[in-house]
Amino acid sequence: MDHSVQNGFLLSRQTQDHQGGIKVILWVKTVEGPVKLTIENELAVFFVVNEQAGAARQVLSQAHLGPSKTTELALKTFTQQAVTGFYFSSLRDFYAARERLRQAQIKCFEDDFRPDERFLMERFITAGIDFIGQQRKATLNNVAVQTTPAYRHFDKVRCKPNTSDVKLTLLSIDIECAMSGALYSIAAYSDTCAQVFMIGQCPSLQVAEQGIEQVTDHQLNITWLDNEHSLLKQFIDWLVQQDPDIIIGWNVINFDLDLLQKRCDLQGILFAIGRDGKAPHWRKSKTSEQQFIEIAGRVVLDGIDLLKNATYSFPSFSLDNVANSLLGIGKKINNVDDRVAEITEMFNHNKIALAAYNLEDCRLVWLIFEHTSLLDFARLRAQLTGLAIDRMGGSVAAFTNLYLPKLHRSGYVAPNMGDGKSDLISPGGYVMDSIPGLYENVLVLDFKSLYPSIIRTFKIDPMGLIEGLKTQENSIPGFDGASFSREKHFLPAIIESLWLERDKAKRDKNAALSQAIKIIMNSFYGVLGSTGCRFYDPRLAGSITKRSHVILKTSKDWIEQQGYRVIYGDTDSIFVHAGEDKSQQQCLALGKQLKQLINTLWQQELAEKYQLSCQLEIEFETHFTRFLMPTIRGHGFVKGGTNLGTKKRYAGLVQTQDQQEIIFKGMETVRSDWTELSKVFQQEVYKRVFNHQGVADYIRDIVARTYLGEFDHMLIYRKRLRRKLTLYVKNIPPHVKAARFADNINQQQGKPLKYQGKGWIEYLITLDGAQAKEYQTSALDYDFYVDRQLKAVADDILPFIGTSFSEIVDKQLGLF
DNA sequence: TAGTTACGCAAGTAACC
DNA sequence: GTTACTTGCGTAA
Repeated sequence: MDHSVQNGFLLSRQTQDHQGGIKVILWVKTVEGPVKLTIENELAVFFVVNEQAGAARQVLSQAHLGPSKTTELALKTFTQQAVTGFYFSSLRDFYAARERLRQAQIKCFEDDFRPDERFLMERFITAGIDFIGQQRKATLNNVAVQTTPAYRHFDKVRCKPNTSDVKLTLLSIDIECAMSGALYSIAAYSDTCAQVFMIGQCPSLQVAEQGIEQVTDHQLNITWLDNEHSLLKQFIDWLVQQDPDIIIGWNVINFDLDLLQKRCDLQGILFAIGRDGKAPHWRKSKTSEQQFIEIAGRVVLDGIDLLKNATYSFPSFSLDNVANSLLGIGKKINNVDDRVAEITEMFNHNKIALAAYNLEDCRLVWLIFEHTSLLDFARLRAQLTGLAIDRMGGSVAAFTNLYLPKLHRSGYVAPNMGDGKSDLISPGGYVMDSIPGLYENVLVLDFKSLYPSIIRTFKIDPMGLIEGLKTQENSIPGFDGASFSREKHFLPAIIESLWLERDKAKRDKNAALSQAIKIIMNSFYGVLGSTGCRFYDPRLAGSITKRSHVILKTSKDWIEQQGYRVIYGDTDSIFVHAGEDKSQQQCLALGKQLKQLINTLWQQELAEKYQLSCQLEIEFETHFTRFLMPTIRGHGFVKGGTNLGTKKRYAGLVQTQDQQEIIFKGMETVRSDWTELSKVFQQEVYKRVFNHQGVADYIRDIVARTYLGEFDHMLIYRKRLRRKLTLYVKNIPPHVKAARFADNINQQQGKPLKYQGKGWIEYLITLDGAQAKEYQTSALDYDFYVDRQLKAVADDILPFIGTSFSEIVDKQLGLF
């Protein structure tokens, strides 16, 4: 028996039915290597209100699904009904019983937690874990390889939460294959290896060395195999030897691993990459093509999913584009369109080049992970929320993990989905009508994490709402009849601890941690307003957003009472016009002064009105030395008229020492569906206007050169096809026309169809309408581009300096 | 293997002249 | 040819 406490990081969790009962299996990485932990004789449980418990027992006994025990508990529902726990010693019975009771219209509470989830959650175990247990005799993989790395296996395990900074080992993989799916090569890259498995013969030494030279910073090893069968076997053996904790890649689950599994099936090979020597377990999403993979003792992290999860956004998530944006490195292949053809060409004629290309993709993924601290982000997110490290999304699950065990300790079981039903709809953020204009000195003040700060200040909380309505005398008023307990709540404290950790992370310059915390804090409001959450109640979401409306409007009034004009505000921000003839110093001083004023007034207001300690905090964020609030397009600026300003679209100039930067929000420059020409043009025109320079010559020059065809490469539209091509029926927008046109040609030419599923299309506007970039036959419609891409952009700002696009360009035409 | 609402704009479509 | 309304997309927060 080994009774010393060991520490590790949770890689995966699982529940299995077994003869003796339910087993919870945890794979953990420790400093001494991978460990499998088995917890035996767990029970699956749900709850039924006592009034229905007898009926439930009867229904189940008739169906021979008798629970192994039922116990009346000191827990009650949100409707104050006491409940009985129904415990089952097999998952099968648990699910069957749940279904049977559903048919009998007996309501079960918390019947959607697996024992592994409940086991961890109730112990507050998220990712770092301390455990003791009884070690089984040394176990080897079932795979018939002598040197296969061992893992330790513990029974009779007990565990508790702790943090863990044990190192997790990564391996980046990528495959190359023919159109048919037949494999050409598999590459893998890490901090210690650069390996390619290639089907074929090793070319002459000189050629090989030449190729390798340009490949990588570490020693590339190419292993040559005769055929796909030996390629797969070699790769599997090698991977098991490497024994990585985490496999990373680009679309690696739904492409690389999926194809490897299929090729293994085809070749009659067991895809034995698990630490237990077994093949992965695959699950399919009910709603999409998405697949999920479970590999015993290992985790797969996809770079695309993880970046999206960390709120990175790119116009395209192709590896090429992301590597370029983040690292400034492109891929080695030239023609992205004929990727498959070029890969096949390399496979047939230059395998060294293919190996280099294959490995480079692995390396780019590796570098992206490094550059963005993606692994740190994933680890921290797991540690903070209890979500599995490879689980993407899951805001509702994260909230539930944090909230439910606390709720139980206060004597409540959680409501079911749909219980918070109400006809109320809760609004979102408040967006002010803007006052259009070309300004000097606009100050932006914004509330730091407004929604979380409202939750903290006004004690917005699911249980707090129940308790607050029970005894309303001293509770805090919300909206729509909501009332919140002053003492009984969890969410404010959960947010406070995250908030403090975030402040610390910022001080430590730990961007990954700070980002992980911010995402979690901000998701709480969304979760409470989502019908997909068991704690959903529109009074909760509404008490946050409607409070935010009051806060924003009141703050605006206070600023205006100081004699300053508020020209705009959105959700948590206020744009103040400081005045045209102000120095930088005067503006900074005013920003600071207003910030202090607002913060003080809110502290006073909340103390007096509600006896609450104010957690709201406004910050002075930006001083725009020049600022444009445009009018709504088509409602052009008229001097002296009642002009409607836009919302969510503006631009401003920030001057820092001797540098200046123009910030665009919502405008063409930051929209992926506008042409490159319109963006370059917008930025230059705005720069000139903001710097009081002339624009007429520049505009005429650009227009003239557009007609001359100098900018043809900058006239490409890029847009997402958000649905399947056949599902556009109500109207046919240009990008759909271009896609259909292109696929018609593909069909005629016997080429594979490119646009039937969801995806991206690049197209141009020609004299014959929209045409896909690769099948553009007609001449470009320059009139269209000048009118829709240049004129539209210019006329957002030119009226404010007393001119217009037509006025400038028509003069030029007049010359001819 | 379920975070939210608010908003602007281009272009299509239908109904009108 | 014009207008009113809808659809689709991408964005702000």
